[in-house]
Amino acid sequence: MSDPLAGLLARPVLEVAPRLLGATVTHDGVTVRLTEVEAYAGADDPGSHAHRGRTPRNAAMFGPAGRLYVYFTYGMHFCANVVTGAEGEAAAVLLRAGEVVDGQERARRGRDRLAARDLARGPARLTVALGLGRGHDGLDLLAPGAGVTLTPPAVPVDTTAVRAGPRVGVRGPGGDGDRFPWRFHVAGDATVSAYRPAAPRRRS
DNA sequence: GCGCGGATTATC
DNA sequence: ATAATCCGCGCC
Repeated sequence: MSDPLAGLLARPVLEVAPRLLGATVTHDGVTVRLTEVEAYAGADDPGSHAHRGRTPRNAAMFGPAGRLYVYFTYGMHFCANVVTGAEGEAAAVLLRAGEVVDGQERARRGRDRLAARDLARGPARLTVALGLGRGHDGLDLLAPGAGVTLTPPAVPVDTTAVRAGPRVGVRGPGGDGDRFPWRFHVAGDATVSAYRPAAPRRRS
């Protein structure tokens, strides 16, 4: 693999995720610099969509590194991941937040009430800002002309500025930050999403 | 088929 | 704190 991006994405997800901080993603005239990501491993990770095996929805996770896994949730939101590791492993990095560094007008997409720093602050907002959706699920980022470009940082984010903690919105054991401190973000960056612990299930 | 609940967000 | 709003997936 002469492609350095392919080489990076083929590494274990816990190595790839923090190294995507500071990377840029470009699509549809918008560029976002990633400030927050989460690692999801395969079948052994109780917080992962792949935990219960392959289904039509999560099929992209089981593909080779460099594919996009875009899923629909809560009846109204899309979130985007980059698949990592070996084919069949089903590991991926959720793109949770970033700073819009180019195409800010475009990234707004009619969301008049959002501050500029909030346009890609949160996984569903980030996906909207970039103009990604259902049709991008399974897209191969490594293919020429993919239309979505992922560029690792020229200079990695200083390791002393990287924070790790529990994954947001994950219930049950997968949300245990002691076992799975797999959310990575750039300390002090205003575009990192507000941390919200997974809400306890409402009783009826 | 039925029913649950979700890797979220905007708003009360 | 909670509604919004589809639909995937497990189970009958």
